[in-house]
Amino acid sequence: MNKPQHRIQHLRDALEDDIVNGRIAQGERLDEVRLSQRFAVSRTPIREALRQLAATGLVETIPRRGTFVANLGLPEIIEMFEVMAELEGMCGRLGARRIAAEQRTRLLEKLDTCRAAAEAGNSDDYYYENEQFHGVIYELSYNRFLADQAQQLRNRLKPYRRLQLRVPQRMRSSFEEHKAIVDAILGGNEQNAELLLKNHVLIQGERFADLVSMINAAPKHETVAESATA
Amino acid sequence: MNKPQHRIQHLRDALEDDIVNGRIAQGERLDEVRLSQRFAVSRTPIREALRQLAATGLVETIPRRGTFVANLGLPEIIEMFEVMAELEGMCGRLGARRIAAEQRTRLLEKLDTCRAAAEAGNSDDYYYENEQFHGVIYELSYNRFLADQAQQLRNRLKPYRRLQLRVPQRMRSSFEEHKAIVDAILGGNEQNAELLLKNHVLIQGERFADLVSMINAAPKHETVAESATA
DNA sequence: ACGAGTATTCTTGTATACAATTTATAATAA
DNA sequence: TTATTATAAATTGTATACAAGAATACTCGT
Repeated sequence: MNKPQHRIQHLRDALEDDIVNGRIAQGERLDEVRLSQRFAVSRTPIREALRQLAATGLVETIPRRGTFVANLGLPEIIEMFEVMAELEGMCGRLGARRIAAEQRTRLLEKLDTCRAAAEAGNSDDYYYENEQFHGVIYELSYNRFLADQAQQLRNRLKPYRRLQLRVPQRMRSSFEEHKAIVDAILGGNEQNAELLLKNHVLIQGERFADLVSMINAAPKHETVAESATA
Repeated sequence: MNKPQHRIQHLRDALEDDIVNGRIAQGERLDEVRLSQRFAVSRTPIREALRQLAATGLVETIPRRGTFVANLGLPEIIEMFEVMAELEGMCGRLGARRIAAEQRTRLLEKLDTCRAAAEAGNSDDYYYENEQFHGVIYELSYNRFLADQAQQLRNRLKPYRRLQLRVPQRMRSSFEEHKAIVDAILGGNEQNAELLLKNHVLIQGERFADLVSMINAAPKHETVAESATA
């Protein structure tokens, strides 16, 4: 019944989902025995999953004390947006140079689905389509390693990006930016594609800073593990 | 006697060192029981260390078959250098803008030690000082996340960078590039700093051919696990 | 009543035992 | 001899047992 060895992957995904969607609060400790009971497995695979999450930075393991959901401060988040902007900009630049014919139509299709979601005004739908759109951008770089890195970081920033689309105007302006980005890429304008994408992401970082108050309002556990990066 | 909990870290470092320095060939399988005997620990901490290495991409774990030293093909290596160049360029750009007074002297000091090693013609020394130099560059970004990412990727590329410096001329030209980079950063010239660093890292021109020949010359194990990125 | 020091409990880290699957080996048939 | 299948060996994944350290509760003293 159980897939060959996807169990750990499954555990990892489940926990990641819990964290990203806020079901497990920031700073909260992930108890190994409780998790092992919840998933009906022993501690061993739980530990493996936790280590994998720690490797991505989503949780933090303190020796002999446990693993905690990463509790990022505003500076760290800004830093990550800064890097995210660079990576996406790079994808756009490479995409503008390298995009192949069949990908052009795909990009336009994705833009259309974004438009539909934006016009419908459904923030959840737009969020999903937005993810897809950016995923396509990553692929356009034709650099799988870059695409993976970008996707990983994007995932890591999910919780903070999600807050933003709740701001009414953001969805509309986000889509407008998408249009300009697609134009630049299809037009082969590397510099514009890079710049537009950078700003597209950086804006999110800046907006996020404005929304810090919401983070403070969001459920926050006792700040046990305060950002201690190696 | 054993440090609090640095054992896994120690294992990780030891294995990483073995891999990076080629004592364990590419594609070779890392046998858990043999390693546990070698380090006189049980399989459990060995497995943890291997998982951590897998997270960095230095090794690859195939379910139910074992973990193998990552066997990167030329395309993957090129891709990674492309990203490395972007990150380093970003560090340089930010550094040129943000560098503080006390860091200026530190940067110059590092440049001097590089000069010494280059003039002595000692490739191993230069390799070490070169690492230090780039580490300082990363710090100049004043973006810890970026610095960490850059360092991690740099580490990942170590084996291939090491090959490059074996090319006699490379050490000399590398140092010349360092000089220009430092000038740009200290002069606050963001664009130059970025561009120079990018080119410094990027594999292009003759260095591409050099890398190819070096890779072909390197010892390579039975190609069991051929680059399968998730 | 409050604090320091100690004992208890709980949790993580490691070792070992077992199960499941893959790889290697051997034997048989074409 | 070679291919195929069955059997055996070896290796990974998981569970459990045990050890060491940390957190908590408790006792005793002031």
